[in-house]
Amino acid sequence: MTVVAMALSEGVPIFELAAPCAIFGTDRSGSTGGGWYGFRVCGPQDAKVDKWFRAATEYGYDALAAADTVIVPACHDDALNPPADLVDAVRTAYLRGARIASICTGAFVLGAAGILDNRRCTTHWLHAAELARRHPTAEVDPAVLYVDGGQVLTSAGKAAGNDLCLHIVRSDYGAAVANDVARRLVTAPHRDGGQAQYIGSVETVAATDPLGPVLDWAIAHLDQPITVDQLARHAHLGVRTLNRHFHAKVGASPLTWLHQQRVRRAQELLETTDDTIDLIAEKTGFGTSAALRRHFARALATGPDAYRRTFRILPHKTRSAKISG
DNA sequence: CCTATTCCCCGCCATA
DNA sequence: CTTATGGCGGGGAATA
Repeated sequence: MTVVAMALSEGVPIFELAAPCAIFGTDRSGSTGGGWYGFRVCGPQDAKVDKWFRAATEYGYDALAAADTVIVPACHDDALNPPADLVDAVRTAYLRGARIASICTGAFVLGAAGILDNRRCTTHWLHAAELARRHPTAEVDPAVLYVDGGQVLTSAGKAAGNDLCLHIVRSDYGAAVANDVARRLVTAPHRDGGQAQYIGSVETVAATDPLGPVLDWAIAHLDQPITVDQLARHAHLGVRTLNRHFHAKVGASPLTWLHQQRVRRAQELLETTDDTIDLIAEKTGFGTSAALRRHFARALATGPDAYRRTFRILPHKTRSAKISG
């Protein structure tokens, strides 16, 4: 079992603690067919969390140093100088070969541990300049959600930690499991559009996605019938290889993914227009209302009509009508 | 709901 | 040798 350890420190902001706890700390071995992380919160006894709580941690920084993966959330805001014992523990873990991931200003801990030198990385945009000033050889990119540098991963402010944690799950257990986790958390599996808004390690960048443009193309032509052969041609790949890329990156087969996109668009149209079901079937590329109803019901366990009744966003003029319930 | 036909998918294996 | 590719075929899903 691989151990994921999250660092607490005095005054750590509470927001960033949530994603690692929810993602690594909830057992998903049911989805993976066996394995999951052992999650440990490591820090000083009775550390203050934000301004309102105190944490009784079970593990100290020695456990952090011994972990396979170390998550370092932000340190207390004014003190961009993290505690020395935390820095030491992170450095020890790094030298042992552990994977190190920071959220927000947690990057300053990695910096102090000397592991951002000559490395592409990111942090909260407000503090990017300061990080770059302290570590002149670090290449700080304030414009991305996260940077995957292999052994060392850094993410931007707050919510980007969520993306980073899901990214880690994706690399460890595959896209399907990561999607499943995201779905249970009711977050988007990856941020809008399916294109990667992160910087991968050098090897990853070179080898990554022949797929991105194809996804964009498909979404732009959703209203037309799309075959798997067409997708393959647009990707300059064989059908068999396209299948594999879909499973690796999206976690589903091409047709399944297409259906998901079409259902999603149908939801939008049901919410925001008064189009008939037949028209929506056309606009979403299902072609017939029968096909739309079938896939809609399978995905959402409701029919389009019922969905519209509860989620239609009424234009202002008819807002005064009775509210059904 | 049932049937016929087409399309998709994934393990297997040869190939680069 | 390792890794990515893609053709093939049977069984399953989608569509008409």
